[in-house]
Amino acid sequence: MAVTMHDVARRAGVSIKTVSNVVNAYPHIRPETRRRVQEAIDDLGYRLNTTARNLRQGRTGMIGLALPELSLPYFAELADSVMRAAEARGVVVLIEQTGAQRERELQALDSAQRRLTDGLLFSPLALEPEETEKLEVDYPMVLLGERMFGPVDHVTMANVEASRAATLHLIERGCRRIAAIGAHPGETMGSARLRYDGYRKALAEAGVPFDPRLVVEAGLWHRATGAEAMSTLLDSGVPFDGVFGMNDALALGALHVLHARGVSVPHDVAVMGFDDVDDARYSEPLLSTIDPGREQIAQTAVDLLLDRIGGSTVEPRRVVAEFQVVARESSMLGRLVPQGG
Amino acid sequence: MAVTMHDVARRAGVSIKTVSNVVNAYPHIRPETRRRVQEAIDDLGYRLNTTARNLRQGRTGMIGLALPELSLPYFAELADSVMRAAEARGVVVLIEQTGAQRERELQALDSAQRRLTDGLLFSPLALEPEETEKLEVDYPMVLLGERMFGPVDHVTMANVEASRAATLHLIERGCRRIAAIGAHPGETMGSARLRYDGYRKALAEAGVPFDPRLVVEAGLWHRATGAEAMSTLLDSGVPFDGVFGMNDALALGALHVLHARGVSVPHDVAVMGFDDVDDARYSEPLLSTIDPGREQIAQTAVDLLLDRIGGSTVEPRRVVAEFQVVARESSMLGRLVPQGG
DNA sequence: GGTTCACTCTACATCGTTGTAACCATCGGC
DNA sequence: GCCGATGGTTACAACGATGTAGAGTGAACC
Repeated sequence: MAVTMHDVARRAGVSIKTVSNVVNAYPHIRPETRRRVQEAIDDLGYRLNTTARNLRQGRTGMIGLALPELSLPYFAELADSVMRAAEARGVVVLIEQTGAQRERELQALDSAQRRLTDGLLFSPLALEPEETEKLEVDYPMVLLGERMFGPVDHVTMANVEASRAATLHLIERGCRRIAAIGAHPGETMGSARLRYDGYRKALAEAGVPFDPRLVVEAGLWHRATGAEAMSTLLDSGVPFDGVFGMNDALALGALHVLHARGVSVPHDVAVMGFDDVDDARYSEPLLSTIDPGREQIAQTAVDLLLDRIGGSTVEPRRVVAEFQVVARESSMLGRLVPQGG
Repeated sequence: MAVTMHDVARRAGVSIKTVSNVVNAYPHIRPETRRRVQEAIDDLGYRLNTTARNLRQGRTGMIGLALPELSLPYFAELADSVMRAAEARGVVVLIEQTGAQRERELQALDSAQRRLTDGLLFSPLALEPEETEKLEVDYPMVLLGERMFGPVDHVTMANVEASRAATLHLIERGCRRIAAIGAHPGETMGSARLRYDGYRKALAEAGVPFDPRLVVEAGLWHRATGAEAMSTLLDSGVPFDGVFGMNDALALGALHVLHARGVSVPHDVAVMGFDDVDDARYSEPLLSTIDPGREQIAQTAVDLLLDRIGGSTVEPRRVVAEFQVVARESSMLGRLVPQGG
């Protein structure tokens, strides 16, 4: 059926190991031999059988990437970055979706695919902090995008600092009543909590009073829920002059409703997002946001994981990516306007 | 290191093959034996080594999915659908990005990863029709989303019919000067050509005169190029009252510019997209579009591929998914308005 | 001229599974 | 009481590569 090293070896009149040596660029081979082997390889159209090599070497050359959903732009772009980083380092990425469901996140930690990969990049959304001991797995793993405890490598964005910066940016633009969209009440460790903390921190530092009525819940961080949250807020009649969407999708959804309801952005209300997804460059108006350092996160995570796969047993590392405030149109003004009753 | 069948066999006091039989649910095993083996498996925490099985069986249980870019929403959503379909059928998907570059599309056909998968779902964008013979590969393959020739299974959307329907929809809404955004002049087989053909067909059928000045080129089908194309069109001063974006990203980019330039949609200009990506549900106004049957495409493609992997050698099949016109806000009116000079 | 050494290559075992053939029991049928 | 069938299990050889040890060669060295 398929051409094996045996076939190549016979054709070139050498041993199978010599073929292996040629394929693996072993240096001590006579040029003449190398040429003959190479010729046989080309003639027969030989391709190395990766599965056999993997079995022999005890590695697969693949790493897993478990994330909530590819149809969420942030994760699609993260996957893109991770795949590029992995490719540059000679490994392949196997993507798994967890749907942001606790059950499926746990499954991902223990699925059959773990035996197919050398390690896992894991971006949990639904796991609770008290479950961190479940993260103590016996294979190389690096956590992405969250701050959770447990003796595991983490690469995370500066959630608190960055959302603090986002909020301060709105305050500098003159906002005094800033709504926060996307809260998860009761959460103690996830992005929602951390970004909320950053928001509170900024208000406190700037001496801007906190009004709990300006904090709007949104379970899933989609455009639809952002739109819904903004409708709720407008309907409540609570006045506001700034909006901090805990991610871009929420902010874009909110932008949509503000526009539909005739509220001018940024004239009446300034809006900030978080993530800097591609879409933020094409909204009306262009969305100001936080660039959390996605590329850096992807590259660092792959590096840390490969380091573990290579056998490193140093203490768990925590890397926080550098972020940037990206000021676009949606935050370039901002003035208090009472809304409704 | 890792627990193998040997360890389990020793512990249970049986042969290694019996362990294999238990693991593979071979029916003829004494209940008592099965119990002992199962116990040993549980005690030792044994997990089957997929690589070894793959080598032995000559299959990998993985299929490749080569697509342009995950950060293009249509493809992220397609990948999502394909992964779900694959999971339901017990196989794993290995995603590869080609960046829509001819060179990398050719590479994908012949990369090392081909040896890691049992077959390939291939969504080419850049390949030229005269290169179809390159698609005659010696492994199972199913083409996605395009109409290209060659003796290969295809699952495609009804590009011509659907864009004809999209254009007719605009005509029914009263549009008589419909711009088409996203053309690729000179292309003979790709989506751009087919959707353009559908557009022309609809005009001809409805007796609406064709004006070449209304056809705007756009190489990449991103929001940015859609926005650019719309700017060009507006600057040209050629009047129009409808826009057919050859995909949603182009249409959304166009929508953005129309809004920024003060053209009311759908009052002055009606807009249609193509793809029905998630974003079309959150634009301002909501984007009318074509649902090309993504789920059906994904499921059918996986089925056809698994059929080939299973050894089927029937004639190449062509499956065309069913599409639907999704009429939302952006096309609910439409009236001729001269633009500029 | 013998020893050493570097270079080039080969034979063989091995990675962890599964397919094949064959073995020993047991069983029913005649 | 012998026969064939079936059930339950095992030994062994694959799958296609790579690591190890070691066998030849020839040149360099004393």
